Amino acid sequence: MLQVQLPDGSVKEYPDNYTAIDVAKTIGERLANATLAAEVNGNVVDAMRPLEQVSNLPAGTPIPLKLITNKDPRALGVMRHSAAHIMARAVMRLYPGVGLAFGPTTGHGFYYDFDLDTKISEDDFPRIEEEMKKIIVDAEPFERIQSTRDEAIKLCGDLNQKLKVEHIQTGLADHSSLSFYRQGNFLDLCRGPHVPDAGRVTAIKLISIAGSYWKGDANNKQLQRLYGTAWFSQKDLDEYIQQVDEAKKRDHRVLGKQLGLFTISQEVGPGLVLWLPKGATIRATLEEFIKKELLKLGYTPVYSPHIGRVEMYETSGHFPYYRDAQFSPIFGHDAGALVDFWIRKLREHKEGTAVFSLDDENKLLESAKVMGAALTEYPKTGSVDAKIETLRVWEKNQERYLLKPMNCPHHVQMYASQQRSYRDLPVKLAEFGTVYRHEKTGELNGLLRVRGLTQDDAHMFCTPDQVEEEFKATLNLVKFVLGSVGLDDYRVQLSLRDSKNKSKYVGTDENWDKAEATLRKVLTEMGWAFTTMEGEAAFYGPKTDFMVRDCIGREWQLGTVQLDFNLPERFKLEYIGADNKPHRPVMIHRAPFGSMERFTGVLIEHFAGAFPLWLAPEQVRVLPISEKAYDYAASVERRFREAGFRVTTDFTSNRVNAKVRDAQLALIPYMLVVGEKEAAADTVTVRDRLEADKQLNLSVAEAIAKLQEEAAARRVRQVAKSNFRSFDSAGEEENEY
RNA sequence: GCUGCUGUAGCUCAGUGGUAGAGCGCGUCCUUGGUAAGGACGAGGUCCUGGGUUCAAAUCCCAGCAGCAGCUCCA
Repeated sequence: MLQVQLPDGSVKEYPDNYTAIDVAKTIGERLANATLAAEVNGNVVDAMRPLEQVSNLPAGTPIPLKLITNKDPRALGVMRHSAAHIMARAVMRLYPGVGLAFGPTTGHGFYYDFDLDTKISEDDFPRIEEEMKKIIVDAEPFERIQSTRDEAIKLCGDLNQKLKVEHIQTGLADHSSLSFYRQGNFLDLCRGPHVPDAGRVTAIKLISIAGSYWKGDANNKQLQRLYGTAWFSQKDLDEYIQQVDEAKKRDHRVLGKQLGLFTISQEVGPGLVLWLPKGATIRATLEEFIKKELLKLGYTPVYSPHIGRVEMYETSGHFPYYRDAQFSPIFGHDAGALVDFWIRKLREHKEGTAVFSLDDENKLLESAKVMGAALTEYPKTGSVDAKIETLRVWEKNQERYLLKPMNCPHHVQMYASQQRSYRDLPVKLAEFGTVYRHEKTGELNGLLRVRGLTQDDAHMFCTPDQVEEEFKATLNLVKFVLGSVGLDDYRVQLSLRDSKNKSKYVGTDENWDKAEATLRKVLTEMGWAFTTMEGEAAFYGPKTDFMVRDCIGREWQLGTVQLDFNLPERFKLEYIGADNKPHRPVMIHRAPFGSMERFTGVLIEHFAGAFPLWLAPEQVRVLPISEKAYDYAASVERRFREAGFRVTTDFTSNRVNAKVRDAQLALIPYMLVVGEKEAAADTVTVRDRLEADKQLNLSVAEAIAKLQEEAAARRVRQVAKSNFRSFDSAGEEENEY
């Protein structure tokens, strides 16, 4: 007999081969029908497998069991995973030769990656959905099959599933036993769990098709990823679709256009933001705000140019590490680009990654001559190294500039411009530094991913003793800055080096270990919740990143605080210590907003365009009732402007109803309605955008005082909550198998 | 960069192998009104760019550019 402990604590006995469903049946048929999975000893498992098998407890121990019905959010994940199998089965029925890759669930649904020559398009969705519905109607059970590695490889090989075979041999190399799930004649390598049968999957919809790479590596084969979503009822599904539509309305690109905040012109170039007056006002207000905070914290403002010599970025490492993502260097000599290309070819030739023939070499020599670079020293018969060296010498005598991709090297030069004593440290150099990066076309996204961006950047040069304290103070600054705009749904991430691929980073293991340990210590001491991500560090050091989500749930990095032992080393920075000897400072790179572009973009979505009074580009609009009140309206506008407000007056010939509507839709925090009554008493009727029914008749002076108080306090009275945003990645599965 | 989709008026979008459409916005006039749209008239378009097919292309095909979604990347 089997002993089972139910959630109420009671222990009951059942026959040995009983499943969770069987147990449910003893309680009631309806419960059994609603049971989709089971929680056994804390793990979510199949409800249709014998409890003995799914519990890893010693025989004779009572098995703790909780039935998971469709009321339990975890059931949604299990069901979506089953839906992914059903979709894969449907696709295999419709298309011959489908290779299966991964098919996990996501926070909003599921996807499956297919290796398939025929291109699936959205027009095919109805067919696939039809096929899925047939499978659901047939309601065949999901059945788990356990196998050894060798059996699994043979089974996948027999099914001609090459990717699965490869995955078992590589990614699952340490699994001695593997599980499959069979659903009718469809068999897939899968760790489960699944719902008892296909009929339990109720409301499904295919969402989109897109490319993906096998195992997430762009060098690998490109697959077709089919996204879908599944819910327990058509009503839930409809609600979800509606939420997505709602969420899209607050997209910063949509609102940015609607509210006239910014524009991106093809003529100027993709990813290059044109801040229109209203957007620029928001940005300027944010900049002013943080400038004041920085002064309080002992930062000093600096300015640096938009370009710098390539050699400097070679020293820092930015140029070699990110060349692909940078705008091409600016060469002072016509032959500069040619010699640059030449050196790269020679290097590739040396590494054996490209062929560089004698003929090519002669052509380049000729071309260089035509361009005015004689290169008489070029050792045509010399070694590759000698050739590279000769070209490098020539290159270094020319001017080569880089559009700056980062501010750090400039600030480093400022630090190095004078001798520093330990008494001077920390030195905190702050600048709204505009940098340029040639992001790949597919990555650009409104204000969130651009090619020209302004960081609210600063670099702190500390003694090793100061690092922890300064790091903590900076983290608190970021928290304060985010809090002042009501942003509280962010995630703190400790971004570490990829321990398996250290070639992506500069510096010694010792420095890295020290830096990573410091960050971990600081975060732990502060008592903040944080997640750790390997491989997310900057090439020069680990960092603490503040991650937020956009209107459709994508995560973006905003603020960042980074610890760096390496650039001071590479630039040989020093300060004179109390021992009268030179020491190496430590750098902290930090940007609380991250970039003004991305921060503003996130902020637009955060407020759904309805900015609090202190940030609103148009804070107040005066609405004269009729022409008779025009003169008075003008005087009210003038007095508000003189009091420091961004104010306009609606002099259109519309009726006041229309003026109110326009102002309301323009998301202006306060309207001041003025007519003959107000003019006679020198008052205004204040209409609050958020509380239109609570209107106040105040004297102009009172109204100014009231609004000044609200703006000065930087009060955030409303943050546009999004249902959609509450979805998180908690329901997502790893691509384990 | 890769895969797929999209590109028509200032905006949102309909549309057809045969002379270009709506709503909103904009302009003018009438209306001078008390809290989410007063009325009339009017202007406005290289239908993304370049090729091709065709008697005829904004429509079909190809290439490019740009945007969107996903992947990859992100100092």
